[in-house]
Parts: sequence; structure tokens; C-alpha cells
Amino acid sequence: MPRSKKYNKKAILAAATELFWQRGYDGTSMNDLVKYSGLNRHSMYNEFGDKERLFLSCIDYYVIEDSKEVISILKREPVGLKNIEDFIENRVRYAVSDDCQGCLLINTVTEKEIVSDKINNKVSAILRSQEELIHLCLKAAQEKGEVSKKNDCKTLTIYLSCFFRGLMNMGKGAHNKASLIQLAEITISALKH
Amino acid sequence: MPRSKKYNKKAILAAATELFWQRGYDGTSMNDLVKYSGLNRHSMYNEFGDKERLFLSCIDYYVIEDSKEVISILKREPVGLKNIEDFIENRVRYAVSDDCQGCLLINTVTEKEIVSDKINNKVSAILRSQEELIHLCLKAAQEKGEVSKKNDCKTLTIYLSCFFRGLMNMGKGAHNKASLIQLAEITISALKH
DNA sequence: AATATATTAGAATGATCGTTCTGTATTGTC
DNA sequence: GACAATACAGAACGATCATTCTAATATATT
Repeated sequence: MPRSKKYNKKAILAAATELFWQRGYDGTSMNDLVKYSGLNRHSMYNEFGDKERLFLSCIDYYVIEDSKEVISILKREPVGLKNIEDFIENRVRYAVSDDCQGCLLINTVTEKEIVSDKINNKVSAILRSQEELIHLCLKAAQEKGEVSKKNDCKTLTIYLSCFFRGLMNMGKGAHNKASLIQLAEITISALKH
Repeated sequence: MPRSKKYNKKAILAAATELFWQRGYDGTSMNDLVKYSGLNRHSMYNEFGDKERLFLSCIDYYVIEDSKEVISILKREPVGLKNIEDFIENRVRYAVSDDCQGCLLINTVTEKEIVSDKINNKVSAILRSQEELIHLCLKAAQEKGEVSKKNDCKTLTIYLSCFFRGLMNMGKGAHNKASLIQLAEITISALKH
């Protein structure tokens, strides 16, 4: 009976995610989103609800689509140091690239005071779950003797999490991005001692 | 002749800086600033110009007043590893504290796409100058043999800069802030190997 | 006392914000 | 061909944005 939808929901989400990623939640207006995605304002609200719900959907899209490479690296069996090394290399290469705009989730942490509790809770839950993946790799790596047992692997997880957050910020605006390449080695070697 | 000013310019700047620090440039409205500082809107514009110029003044205030402790740690003679250690300890303690709201400058990097070139340039120039202080400490520390010469001290500077940026983000929103304490040791020991 | 500036509260401006509504055109199924 | 849902452009809403302006009041110096 009804007319079928012409637009591609996923493509719209990709466009919206891109904008939020670049300019943040507060810095992106519904007008920007309508213009950039090409979807009609009416359809936008009909499909995604209000701005907050759209952003929450974008976070889902980001985790599923834009983070899948990184997640698959961390999940590759058998887990161990190699996963961490590949992950670090992947993130450093992204940070150095010209189009690095940080990480949508980590960027949103900076917006903590302006966004809703719902958004904050979702973001921190996802960051926590990603840290859990790192934790599993480090635990296995310690058991295999690939990583020093001097530090608790929970501590090392936080160390890496901190490194990645810093890296994403540097990727967005540092004067000497190229030299970020060399951080991979230092960080990996810190795990071994 | 003229009536003398009743308000304290520095106190107003402190209040404005506090708000920008908490909520970012875009997330802070002139209305918020007028209300929070207590200064009349008219006097606000008269004293500081527009929002952008006020923000630039706040950055100056932040560097001079809110960063002076940290800067003095890095400048304490004779420079060497001890400066770096104290600096790291100071920043970690701040990150763990309940009222950590990150670093105004590093937060502004995340807002890169929304703020003006003038703001971006100022922020990155200051971050660069602070990295230079770290660089001088590391260079001296390497000459004294306190820090390994395996890595170029410019690389180590970037490593530390990355760590601090990550730390500030973690301080703003991590689920396990208390464990950040342990990062100081790992990071310092990474410099030694 | 006269004057010059500062302070204050609040109105007003035009732009933009998120959101909703209106009306018309389109396209599918019965 | 009739019906139902969608797509679309754009107007309209009230709120808020940064900024400017209007007055009235206060307080220094001459």
C-alpha cells in the first residue's frame, strides 16, 4: 500500500555520523544534518526522532560500522600481544592521516557537561566494553609471557586507554603529527618491561 | 573624572575561564557568562569585546593563573627527570580529583572545527611552548643519564604530550579514575628503558 | 554644582537553534 | 481509479544565540 522509502537509512546515518564526528554534538545543527545528508527535514525527524535520538543512533552506527575494523583486530583469535600491536599500529596510522578527526566517543567525553545523561552513559558503556576487549588481550598476553607481569593487566589496560585518548587528540590537532608514528614502539615496549 | 570601576577584572576572567573550561567555547553562552560572573552585559562587552576576544583573554588567564603551578614545576632549576616526575605526579593527582574538568587547551583541540583560526592558532602555539618546556627537561635528563637515549628526546616529548592529553580526557570521564594513579609509574619507567 | 564616565537592568535586533506543521507531489497496493 | 503512506520544499513556532542600544542611576574629579 504505502509508497516505499527512497532514501537509504544507513547512508543517512553515515552522513550524520560524519558530521557529529567532525563537529561534535553541540556544534552540529539539525540544519547542517539536513543539508549534508540530503534527506528532507520531515523524513529526518520521522525516521530518527529528535536530535538526541539521532545522535544515539549515530553512536550505534559508529560502533558497528566505523569501529568494526578495530574491533575485529582486538577479537582475532587467539588473543594476545599481537592484537594489541596491530591495534596500536592501526590507531597510530589513523592519527597520522590527514583526515583524522579523533574518535567520536572520546570527543564526546569532552562534551560531557553539555550532553544528556543518556548520551554520557551510552558513551562510557561503550568505552568500557572496548577497554574490556583490550583487557582480555593483555590478560592472555601476560599468561603467554608476552607482556610483563610487573603491572596488573587492569592497570595496563588503563594505560593503553589513556594512550589512545591522547593519540586521538593529537591526531586532531598537533603540530608534529608525523612523529606520532614513533609512539607505537615506545608504548608496546612499555608493556614488555 | 570618571567613576572608578567596581568590579575586579581578574575575578571576572577567572569566572569566565571556569565556565569555558567546564563547558567549552561553543557550549558557553554570553548569557551564561554574564550570569555566572555577575558582571553586567554592557560592562562585559565594554571590557572584553566580543565572545571570541573574551575567550582569547580567558586562555591567557588560564595559562598565567591556572597553569602557573605546572609551569613552575617544569622550569625549576636544574631541569632534569625530577621535573618530569613531579609534573606527571601533579597531573595525575589532578586527573583523579573529583573536580577534574580536563585542560582548557586540550579540550579546545576537540572543538577545532567550530572555533576560529585565531583561537586554534593561539591554542596550538601555547601547547607547543609547553611541549618545549618538557623537551628541555628531557634533553637535560638524557644528558645526565636519567633517561634512556634509546629514543630521541623529541619523540619522548611527544610521547609525554600524548599521555597528558589522554590523562586529561580520562580525568573528565573514565569509569575507573582512581586507577589512573598507577599510570605515573609506568610512564616514568617507559622513559628510562 | 557640573561634568564625565561607570554601572545597572532590560529591551531590542537579527540570526540561528530544535521542532512541528502545511500543503503538494509521488508512488505503491487494492 | 481510489487509497494510503511517503517525499519534499518551505513556512512557522518559540527559544536561545551574540550583540547593540536605551535609559536611569551612581560616583569620581574639576
